[in-house]
Amino acid sequence: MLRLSKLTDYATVILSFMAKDKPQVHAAMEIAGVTGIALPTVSKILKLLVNANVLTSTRGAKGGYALARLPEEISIAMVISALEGPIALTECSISQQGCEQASGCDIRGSWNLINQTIHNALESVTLADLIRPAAVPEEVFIPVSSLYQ
Amino acid sequence: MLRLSKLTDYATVILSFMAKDKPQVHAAMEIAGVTGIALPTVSKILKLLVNANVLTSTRGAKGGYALARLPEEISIAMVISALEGPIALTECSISQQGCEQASGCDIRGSWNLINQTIHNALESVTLADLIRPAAVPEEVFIPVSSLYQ
DNA sequence: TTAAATAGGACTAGAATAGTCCCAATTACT
DNA sequence: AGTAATTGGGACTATTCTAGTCCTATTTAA
Repeated sequence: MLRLSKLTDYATVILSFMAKDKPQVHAAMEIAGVTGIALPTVSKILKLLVNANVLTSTRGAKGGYALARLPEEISIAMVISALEGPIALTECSISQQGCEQASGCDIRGSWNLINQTIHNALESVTLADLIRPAAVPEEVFIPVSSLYQ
Repeated sequence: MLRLSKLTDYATVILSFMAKDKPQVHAAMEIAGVTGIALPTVSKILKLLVNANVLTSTRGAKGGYALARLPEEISIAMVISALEGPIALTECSISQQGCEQASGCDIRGSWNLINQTIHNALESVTLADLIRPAAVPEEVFIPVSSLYQ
């Protein structure tokens, strides 16, 4: 289904809330209450986002989490890779140690192009875009095929 | 990891072989031999591709599988959805019956945009592109962010 | 009639995901 | 100093998904 994990989905909900809400620091419990996501799950996600430098954390009483940078500077690609590791559609795009398909597999270069395309698409959408009221355009223009000419 | 299933990966290898090779009809066993993928797995994939109208099949002795249309007319998006179902990154993009996130989830519209973007990217790459020797361009231009202005 | 194929589905084993829980470390407040 | 409120890091379990195999029925060429 070419899908993101549920955790990534949650992460966007959490980050959207944090980007929209004024106070800089939010405790995990607060976020759980607002979003309706179970606390242990929220904690897990927040920790992953800290490790990826999307969030900063403060420990101790009155501690919590805050965005590490402006919503405009947090891309969806960053969020996805924080939760799921590198963005790559196929195995062989990650580990370069040749696939077992002895013959016929010189399509790797093409996959790289597709990966690049999708990565760029995800890179170009930021958290700021997500919380903006969605004005869906009539047409989305992706001139990938033209690259082959 | 935002990854495709292994079966989809295999499917592209199989289809690439079929697109490159002259004879119109290939038996599953032949394809298994050439690609190095186990026969039962090849069969499974071929059946799925037939159901998605990417391939046509002929039963009986001397039967086999053939492309249902020209390589230029078979998009990667078709292949992916044949193997994995609809292309949609998030759950709520598929089933429209509102997610449980009571508050704060009006980012669905934005996800739809991202889905659309990626779908278009995958739609624009065809089987013909895959078998073409990959001339990877220096830059891939995706003007998604400009849509928000 | 037989052999070579696909059609369709059931089935199993393994891997990945989602989700929970525990305990250590840190910090604010009294 | 002590306590409560937090995050940090990991272990753990259950469930779901994926990969892969296999069986039987159907179709068709020779």
